[in-house]
Amino acid sequence: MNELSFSQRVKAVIKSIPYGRVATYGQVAFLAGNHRAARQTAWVLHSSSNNDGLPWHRVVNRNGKISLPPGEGLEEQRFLLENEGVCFDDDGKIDLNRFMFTPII
DNA sequence: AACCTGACTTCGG
DNA sequence: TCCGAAGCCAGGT
Repeated sequence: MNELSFSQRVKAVIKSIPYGRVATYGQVAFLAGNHRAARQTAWVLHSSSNNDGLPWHRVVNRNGKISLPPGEGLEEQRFLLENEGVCFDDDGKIDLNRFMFTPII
């Protein structure tokens, strides 16, 4: 009972990403229970009609880069992350070793 | 009602 | 080491 759907769990995981930290799609999927459901994570973010308070800007791809195309939110996401103290290098990449969300397992 | 697609990642050869 | 295919869930057409 009260078995949350995968997407619901994914949302919960994203909500658990702390301020100033980022997580990859695969990581979110892993924390949600399926390390191969990265695509689902992307779907949740793109599909969630209302952001539902999800820190969507804290989710990036495994390269530490923003997957959104320019003009579709890339600038906005980058701005939000920089506002939280996340640094980008010349390639627009985030140093995952410093900013990746690493929950205590 | 069925098929296809998507802010991706991982596994196998 | 590099390349191709599979995997996951839900929504849209």
